[in-house]
Amino acid sequence: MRTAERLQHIYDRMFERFGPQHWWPAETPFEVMVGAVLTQNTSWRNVERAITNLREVGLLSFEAMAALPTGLLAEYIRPAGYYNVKARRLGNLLSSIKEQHNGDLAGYLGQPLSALREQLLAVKGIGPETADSILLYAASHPVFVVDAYTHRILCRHDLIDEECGYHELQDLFMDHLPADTRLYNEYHALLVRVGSRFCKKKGPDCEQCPLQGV
DNA sequence: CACCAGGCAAGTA
DNA sequence: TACTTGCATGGT
Repeated sequence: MRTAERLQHIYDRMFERFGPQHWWPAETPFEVMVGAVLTQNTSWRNVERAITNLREVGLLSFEAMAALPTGLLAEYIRPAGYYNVKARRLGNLLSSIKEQHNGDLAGYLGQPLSALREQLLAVKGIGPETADSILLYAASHPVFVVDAYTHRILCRHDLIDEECGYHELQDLFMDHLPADTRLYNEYHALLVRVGSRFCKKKGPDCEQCPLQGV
């Protein structure tokens, strides 16, 4: 079967089983950006605790968070793990928005895709997945987000090999699927849902995985 | 107890 | 350039 058909088939099987995932789980684009940094190598459950802390003290806005010392921010996001690193990374992102667009978040996110991606990747602490998550889920650009589950699932179904890099894997999707923000949104969310349940590092319990035999 | 989670940058040779 | 290590909480 051709690659395009297989990728579409995988999507269909996941969607039949689980339906729309309603990603990104956030109220505002700013909250998406914060969550994207906090969830780096971290379970979403722990990120939720950190987000809740921030919401309770009214820090889920660019202006409020930008006015906060890094050390104090670190305390609020503690449950998300790597809290010192992540507080610095969030600070770097906020600084970039200040410098590039004078604190105009809508203007920052409203840039053309390539310019925004370049600026995000220039921030220390924002790599390809975090940048693409923000591009897709905060700025609604048709960019496919690749993560560890994407890599693992496609490996186990022999669509790629182990040493396949981020962009190579991203291009596999983007070269064979229409450039559709809604599709990419749902596809990535479903891969995370299925991966976290049926494609873990160790005990792959492929028994009830919707991708049996794709 | 060991292992994992919606990564990334810095250090080492 | 190609590997390795640090970062850290909370669930299974």
